[in-house]
Amino acid sequence: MPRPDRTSERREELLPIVAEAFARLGYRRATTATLAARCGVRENVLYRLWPDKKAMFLASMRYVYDRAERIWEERAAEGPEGTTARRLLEYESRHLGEFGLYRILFAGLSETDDPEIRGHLRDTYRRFHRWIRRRVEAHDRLRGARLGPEADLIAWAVVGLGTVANVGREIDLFPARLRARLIAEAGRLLLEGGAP
Amino acid sequence: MPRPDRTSERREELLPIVAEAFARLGYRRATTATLAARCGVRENVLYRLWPDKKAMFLASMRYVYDRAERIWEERAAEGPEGTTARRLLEYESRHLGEFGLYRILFAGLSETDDPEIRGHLRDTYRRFHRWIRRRVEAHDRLRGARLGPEADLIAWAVVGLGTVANVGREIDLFPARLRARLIAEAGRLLLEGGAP
DNA sequence: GTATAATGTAAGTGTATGCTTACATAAATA
DNA sequence: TATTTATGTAAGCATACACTTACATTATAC
Repeated sequence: MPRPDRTSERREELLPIVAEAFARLGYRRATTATLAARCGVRENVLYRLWPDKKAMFLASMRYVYDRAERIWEERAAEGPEGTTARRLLEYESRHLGEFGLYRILFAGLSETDDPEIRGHLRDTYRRFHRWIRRRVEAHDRLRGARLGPEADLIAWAVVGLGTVANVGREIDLFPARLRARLIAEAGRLLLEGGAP
Repeated sequence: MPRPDRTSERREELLPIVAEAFARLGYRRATTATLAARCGVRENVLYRLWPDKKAMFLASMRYVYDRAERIWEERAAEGPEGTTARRLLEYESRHLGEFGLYRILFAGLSETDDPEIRGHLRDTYRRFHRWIRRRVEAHDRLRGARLGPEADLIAWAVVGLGTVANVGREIDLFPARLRARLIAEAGRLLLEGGAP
């Protein structure tokens, strides 16, 4: 007799908007009032979908990472496996940070005192790292043995490269052109290792 | 007839404590109440030394960076110039983040909507980069021409390396041992470029 | 000693914000 | 149509926090 429960559909509708707000404003500045306003609803509507603001943020983090990974997977599938790492560097050098992943991660990094946020952040970074490492390993397999540090370390260094590139974009550290070269050239150096 | 003005001395006394609080707690969690409590004074005492909380934060950022650079300079002076870059990587791999530099920078990254904080952040990162670039160039001079990307890009990649290493420390991404190897080995790879 | 300004103490103020409550309305089934 | 529950609206609450005000106390120069 009652109306059907559309809670989960509603969550899926609003999550992209909420995530966008967190990415753009950071955790603190994205107040529940602004989140609701951007969604075109009242605050209590959000509170019917998630228990509290933190849950909204954690859901946003997962959503943004999943979306980014999905895009990378699509790009990866567009060519032969061994060249994936190089093609992705190329792609990122042009579309860096479009999906708000780093912005959300940065926002989370200011809330590391909260064990739950901290934990989710750790999980996300680990997934990120694992994904990159797999590409580096595939690259190595094609190229033969690696001379420099193993794929694990290289993958972390690539994460660092992406991070500094995004920090740079965030605070206008360097022009877009240099940012693209940074990812492409330094990334290639890391990938190719000590080989000539 | 009045008492002598000890304002600037007092600032120098309290700034390290304030900076430590910002580094440890981040911008938002470091409330003016806790800042004052840690300094062993009342809030209005701090407000007599700085116009507002933001000024306290910016002063802290400058203080922490200056201190970190001073330490690096000391370490750099301890050996021949050409080996500085390598020795500093070695040093950082062991003492990473001890001075709270990255923590303050992360805290600032969540406040990038404020143009003043943003500007100071940019300045600090640029000083950081310039300092590293000089070491990379000195290293290159000793070693002969560079085969890979130029020193400018390499220096940014090294900043990224330090960043990811500090993120890792912040949220327990990997054990200290791997962190040290990350800095030492990936750093070395970046420094040596495509050379064998 | 006394005038003067710096320093310390204590309490308060206005506002922002996470979250809740009370109530009206809408839609679906029986 | 009647009943039941989801959905929307509006207002409010409690707290935290940046910042201020009022006043007592101290140390210095004369």
